[in-house]
Amino acid sequence: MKKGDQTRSAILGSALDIASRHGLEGLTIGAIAERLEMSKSGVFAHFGSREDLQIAVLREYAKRFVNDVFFPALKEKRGLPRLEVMFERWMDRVQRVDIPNGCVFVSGASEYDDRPGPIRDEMVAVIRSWQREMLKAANQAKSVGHLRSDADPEQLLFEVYGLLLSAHHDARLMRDPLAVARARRGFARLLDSCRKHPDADDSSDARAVPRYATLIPTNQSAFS
Amino acid sequence: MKKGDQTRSAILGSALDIASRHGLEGLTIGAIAERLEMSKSGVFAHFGSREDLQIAVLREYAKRFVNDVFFPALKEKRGLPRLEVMFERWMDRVQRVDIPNGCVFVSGASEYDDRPGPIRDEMVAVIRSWQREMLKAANQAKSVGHLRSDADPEQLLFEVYGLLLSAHHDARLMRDPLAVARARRGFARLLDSCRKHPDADDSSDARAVPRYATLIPTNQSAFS
DNA sequence: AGCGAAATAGCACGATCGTTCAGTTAATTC
DNA sequence: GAATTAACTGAACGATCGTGCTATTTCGCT
Repeated sequence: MKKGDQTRSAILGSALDIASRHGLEGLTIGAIAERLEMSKSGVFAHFGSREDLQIAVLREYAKRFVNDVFFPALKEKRGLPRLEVMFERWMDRVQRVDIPNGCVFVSGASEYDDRPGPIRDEMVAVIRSWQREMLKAANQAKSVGHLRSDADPEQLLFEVYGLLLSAHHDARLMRDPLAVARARRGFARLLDSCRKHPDADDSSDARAVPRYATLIPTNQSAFS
Repeated sequence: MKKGDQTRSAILGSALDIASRHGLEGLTIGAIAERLEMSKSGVFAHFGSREDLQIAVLREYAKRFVNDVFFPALKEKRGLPRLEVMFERWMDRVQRVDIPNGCVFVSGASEYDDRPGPIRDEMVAVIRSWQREMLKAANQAKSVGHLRSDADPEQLLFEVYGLLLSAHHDARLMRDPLAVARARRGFARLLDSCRKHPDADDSSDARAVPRYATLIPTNQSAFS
């Protein structure tokens, strides 16, 4: 590997760190230079502009996110197991509060929701991309027969993402140690509400009887 | 009202507008001055520092939030009706995408989750305050008999907040017009999952049969 | 080893930030 | 209406931002 490439990836590494703490908008060329003990212009030269740097960081973050959350889930068999692993890997990232790294997707959502431009476009595209991935998994769970035929995968993902966001909020801002457990509980309840049970006839009675994880007194994680 | 007081509230008004668009951290004294056509130092003089201004803005935002979301709900009778109105008033705020005003609590959550200091403390305190208010409403819904005796109000609020965050995300960043409808659907399903039904015996069978809003093919709001 | 290219440093620029302070205008009080 | 106080202006400061330009160092290849 050429020298330029390895400093470039070192820059990306530091930039990812900073962006996780202060958001993409809080990412600064000077801060990267200081951390890497090199000049601002030295850092700058590797990307044509700050915006290009931010987009590169966003892409790199997305790449690692997919590698970390989605790829491992592909080893699981199609359907609910895969979906559950995805969620669980995701929660693992939220749980690491000690090393303060907020999710770039979460901070970026409020940084760019009113700020049009290339970064916002890239952010939307990147989020869409792994949302499609999750949607595919949810649809598989349906076609494989793990979920009822009348389940709505998009609605499911909407609510799952809500659990993630709420956990992120409570764990990181409110420092609530129960946040992750609550998200897991909600996830379990959510799945149960659209799971097809072997003893229930799916087609004849759409209002069959599932079990509520909410009602099971859990003081422990659903995936302990 | 003295002259100073009315410019002060004019400053707060502009500041609220800006903070809604660019977050509390994106709030700038120069921007306020420009919008009000007065000098930076003139704006500055009304608050001892930028930080004090930010805190004042946060308090004012919280005040309006409570007036807008919680106070009207107190006219409803205790229990689920009150909780439902709270949620509905809240969703109304999310829905107004045309005038770009993101929620300060949402943007602030990722701005300050890794940034200790007075603003973060105030933000946590303010959020705690209306969370307590909602928790009270949920507890009333339980004691009044609208919710099952084994329902977990804190878990309920955690998931409701998730729906709000997800709606905020999808409506504002992703520009998904279905976002609010999805949140309403999730809310209805959530309530149904812990609602006490008149025909079901609450104590004898914790796994009684509720109805799932998820399964009702809604192309319309649950509170149309 | 030496040469060309790539990588990095150093410096300066205009802008904008929060903040200070002396001076001026405006509002309030008597 | 004059005196007093409150409100506001304007200029300046030091910091930091992204960026452009020109040296200088370092790498990679023959």
